Amino acid sequence: MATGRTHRPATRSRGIPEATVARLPLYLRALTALSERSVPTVSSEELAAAAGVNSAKLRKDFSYLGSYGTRGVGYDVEYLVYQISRELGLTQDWPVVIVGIGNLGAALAGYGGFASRGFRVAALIDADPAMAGKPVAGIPVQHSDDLEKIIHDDGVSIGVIATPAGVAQQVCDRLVAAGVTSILNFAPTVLSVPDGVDVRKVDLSIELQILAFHEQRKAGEEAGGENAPETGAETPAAAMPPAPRSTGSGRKGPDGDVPAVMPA
Amino acid sequence: MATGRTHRPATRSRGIPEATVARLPLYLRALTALSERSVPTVSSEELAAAAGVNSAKLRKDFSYLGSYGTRGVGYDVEYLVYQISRELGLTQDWPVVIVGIGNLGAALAGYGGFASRGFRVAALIDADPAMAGKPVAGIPVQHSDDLEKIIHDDGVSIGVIATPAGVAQQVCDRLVAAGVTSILNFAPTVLSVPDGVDVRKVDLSIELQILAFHEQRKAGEEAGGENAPETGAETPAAAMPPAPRSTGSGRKGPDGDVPAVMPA
DNA sequence: TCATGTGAACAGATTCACAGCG
DNA sequence: CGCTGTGAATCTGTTCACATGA
Repeated sequence: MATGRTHRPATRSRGIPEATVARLPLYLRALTALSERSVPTVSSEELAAAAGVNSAKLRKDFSYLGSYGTRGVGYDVEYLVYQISRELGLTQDWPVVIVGIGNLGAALAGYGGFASRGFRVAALIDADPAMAGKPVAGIPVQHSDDLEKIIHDDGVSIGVIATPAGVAQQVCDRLVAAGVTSILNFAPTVLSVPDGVDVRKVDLSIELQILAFHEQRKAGEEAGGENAPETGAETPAAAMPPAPRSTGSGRKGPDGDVPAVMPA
Repeated sequence: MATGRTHRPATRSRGIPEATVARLPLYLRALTALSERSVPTVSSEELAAAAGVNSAKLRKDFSYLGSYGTRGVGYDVEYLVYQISRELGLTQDWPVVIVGIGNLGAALAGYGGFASRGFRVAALIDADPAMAGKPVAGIPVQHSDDLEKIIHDDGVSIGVIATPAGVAQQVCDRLVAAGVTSILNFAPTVLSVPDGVDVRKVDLSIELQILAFHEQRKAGEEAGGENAPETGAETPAAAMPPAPRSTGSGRKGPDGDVPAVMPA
């Protein structure tokens, strides 16, 4: 944010909505599958089904890229694959470093989807000297002392952080200082970065908690018959902690079962 | 769906916006950290900074939960931790099964964030008989033949799919048939599920592609400013696919096999 | 006085529905 | 005619700014 984003209303301007960008990889995957089966064309309806979205949304998304379809027919699969790939910047090769080669880092290193489209694991980096030289997924791990040199030499602009949360910010700082401008963060921490650096995060724990929320709601609903329970049944839970009432003497602190704390 | 009401009328209904739900785990994490440091209260400003959002958004989010703050003071940390935990359903225990114990599945099994908050790995399941009985992260792997029994016996409602893409849909179908109603999918596939089942996906490849898009845009911007590729003919890189010409031989016939369209 | 809580303005994304073109 | 492409309507989410109440 806060970039010189004043006017950009031109014709086919570069202003593709973020939500659309996030779906392009989905379309690309579906198209690639069709391409492998030598399917020549698809309709928005078919492609949308394969990508798990509705067709109006898909057409709107494509309309931001340009008019790449043929009315009455559909989209040429190969052509669309190319256009989306180009739009996403996948016609070039992106060297990526993975920092933190624990269980997760190792799994990421071996992940097939990495190599598949334009991404190449340029280096695996870990702070543990004992790891240095050990090959993981066929790639030797390098010590983090060499992080800056590696990034510089290979022209790496995308970094993946798979370290413990406690060191993620400093790893991030070093990556950024060395020239990385896009970071994929697997550590359960909020990273702060300067303007111009993009961070995306992947957090298992957050995803599970979101699922739990909906799961809980389902459980609560099944008791009501069918109408939405509106203001109904609240605080079904057990040990109820005190409200922040300061009425009377100080501490309300009934610890009870405060959830476990987070890991490093 | 099925929620007929078009109007969300009165006071404080159970309708917490999805975007808010997705941020609650973030707040909870920040609050937990404060709690560990025995910080008694936080202002929306401070907490927002710790969670990486702006304070207006945070206050609005909290307002959907109720009025848990104290004007002129801020929020009681312990109290908020409890309220958010409860809202997310983390005051109860959620048994989770992980299906597909490859590199990724194993990494997930060992992930600390799992056990920390309300989630318990009830079982690790893999289709490979050679894996059966082998302990991973201290938990013995069970064969997928027993999937239904495990889910039923332990009352599992959340499943994690970490299998190859090719079998993800059938694993999903079995999970759902056995009673799972929330799925976290790490396989790079679109899963189709019946109504009432929630799916969230985590896809490394998609995240990287989104980063690549922005990365490319940065690169294009720093050179010459205006970069309008217009018609495809830009980077001569590699095979340039043909435009959707249907010249001669017309028939791209709608015959043959229908693409991967799956049934609703 | 101070920071929360919230109506109202704004911005962004999705859906509708149909014009337009092959 | 069928399907794309797109304005307009709608819905969802964010930001503003200030009344409210401890």
